[in-house]
Amino acid sequence: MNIQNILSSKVKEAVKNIFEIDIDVVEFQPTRKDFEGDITLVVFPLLKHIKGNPVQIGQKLGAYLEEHVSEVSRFNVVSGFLNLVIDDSFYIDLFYEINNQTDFGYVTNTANEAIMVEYSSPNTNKPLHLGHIRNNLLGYSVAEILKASGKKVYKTQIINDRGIHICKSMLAYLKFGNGEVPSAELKGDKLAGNYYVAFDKAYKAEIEEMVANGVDRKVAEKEAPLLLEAQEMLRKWEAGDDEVVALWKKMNAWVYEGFNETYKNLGVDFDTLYYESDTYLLGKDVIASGLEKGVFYKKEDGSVWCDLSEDGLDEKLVLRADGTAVYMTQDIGTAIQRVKDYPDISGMVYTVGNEQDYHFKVLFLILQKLGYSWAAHLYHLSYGMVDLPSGKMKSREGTVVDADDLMLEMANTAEEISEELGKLEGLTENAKKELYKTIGMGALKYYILKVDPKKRILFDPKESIDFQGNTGPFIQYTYARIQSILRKADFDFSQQATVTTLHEKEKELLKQIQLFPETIQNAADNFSPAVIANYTYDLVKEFNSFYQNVSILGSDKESDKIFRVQLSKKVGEVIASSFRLLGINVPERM
RNA sequence: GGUUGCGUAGCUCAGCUGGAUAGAGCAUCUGCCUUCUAAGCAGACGGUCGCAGGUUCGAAUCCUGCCGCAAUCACCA
Repeated sequence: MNIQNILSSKVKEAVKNIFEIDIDVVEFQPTRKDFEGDITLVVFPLLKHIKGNPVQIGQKLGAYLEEHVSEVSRFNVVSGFLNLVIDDSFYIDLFYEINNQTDFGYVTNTANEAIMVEYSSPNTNKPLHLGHIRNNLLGYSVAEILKASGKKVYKTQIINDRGIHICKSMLAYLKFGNGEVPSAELKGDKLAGNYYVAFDKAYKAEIEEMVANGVDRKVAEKEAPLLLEAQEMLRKWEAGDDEVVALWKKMNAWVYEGFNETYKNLGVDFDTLYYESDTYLLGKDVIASGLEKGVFYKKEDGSVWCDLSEDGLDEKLVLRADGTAVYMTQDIGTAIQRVKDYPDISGMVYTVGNEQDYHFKVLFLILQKLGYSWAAHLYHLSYGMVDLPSGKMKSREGTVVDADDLMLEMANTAEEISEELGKLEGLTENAKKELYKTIGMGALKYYILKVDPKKRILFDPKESIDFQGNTGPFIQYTYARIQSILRKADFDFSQQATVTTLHEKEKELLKQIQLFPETIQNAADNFSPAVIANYTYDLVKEFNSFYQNVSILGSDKESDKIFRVQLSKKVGEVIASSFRLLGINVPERM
């Protein structure tokens, strides 16, 4: 039982008994550290209903609560704040209430409704980079958080496996590839990416040559032979040309193999996949029915538009005059297709960078206008770009932080630090390697996820990601310390301990643990892993303070010893639970 | 130019559904390993919460205007 709920009804009762007034909301906040108390009633809002001095009102309410609520042991009033001291026994009872819950804080799925979470959705012409890492970590984590909040979740991605950019890689491979195949040194996605860069280089050279020969630059950019050839290749692909399709299949297969390795190392997964080559023609039939409903209108040239000016936006093209689809058409069709495929979908989350804010605003509006019930529950999980000190990452120009490289570097840094500290005696080489990955990925993932998604991240490769302070490894370290205590606790601590009073640090820890369930809901409501990350950091800081200031295994009293081990174990479980929501593993030692 | 987002300590970030003297980490400086893992703990230093108005008992938080940064405003994806 939440202390706030108990107090809330008691305060209402007090106000009714003392002042003969009914109030419906009572405002609480945690008591600031500088004052004595655990929870604070803010008196000011009551002044609207009760006339008088806030201090006197606080005194009266405090006295009433002290007398009538067993959990309240003392109180004090500072200006308009009524600070209540909650009895230790409440927190002890609370602890034993949750101590045996296995997934404390998680809500088991009961609803029939599901949410589809889309993330990653890469192009297949280049490898994944740091920007994709942010996308993947966010999408995966939000999916896990939604699950823990009681939702059924489908994780998906739409793989952008067709289009002019793919043809550019293919064409460059045909021209310069000499039959190269992926190898242990060169993953398939890297191979494809190299030819994408090669295309761009050759294409630019052609432009320069044309310009040197007197061709206007704009014209040259549109008419360079390589570009025309790539466009021709795209036409052939759409016509189903055997050779082009065969090459396309071969190269994409290489890329998928490379992606899968990256995903595996990142620790993300998907329940279902969509391919743009299957969906790029979807949506046209919906345009027709939208025309009938009057959601869309046709211009003289035959193009179809949606007028969103009443919603503060512009007119948006949804079908070209020649009847071909645009990006928006596809996205409308794909959304509808997904609900056909998974009829229990009641909402969707799109993890896509903030450069597409406008696109999704329009997409969601159009789907609503088309009258789909699930359209009211669409969310664009928009996140800020990851920029380098030198500016934007550009695949074509090779100024990217490669995902595989970065993950490797993180593990290497973890190894260096670990060896310097030298605490890993007795571990096998394999176990050590696993551990370095766990720590390195913990640092990387936490570094990215602790930041509010909508803020842009400036990543400086020269300033390596921290392993101290508010970081993943700090939290992992605390978990490892707890496990060490549990290994050393060679006595039976399975039974309830007979403690009646708490150390101040124990009480603070219990207050923080109590917040976990509502933190998960909060994170789910806001689609924000950062909420989980910050909660976990607060919990861990509190635990370390406890650990350093209170003896656990060396407690004088047996009951204290048992309770403290149990409490430590529970903190470890909550750390593991919340890190699971962030997709971060926790080590037994480090 | 229109729209949207961001602007908090030297740096990286919390706090933003209005509440007490604005919190952490990094960096700098002091202490603490014969005691459960010092990737830690305890403390010091550091802020006109971009600027100016407004709303109210109370504003970093809400509203308006301005400044700065970013994205977007394609019959590209």
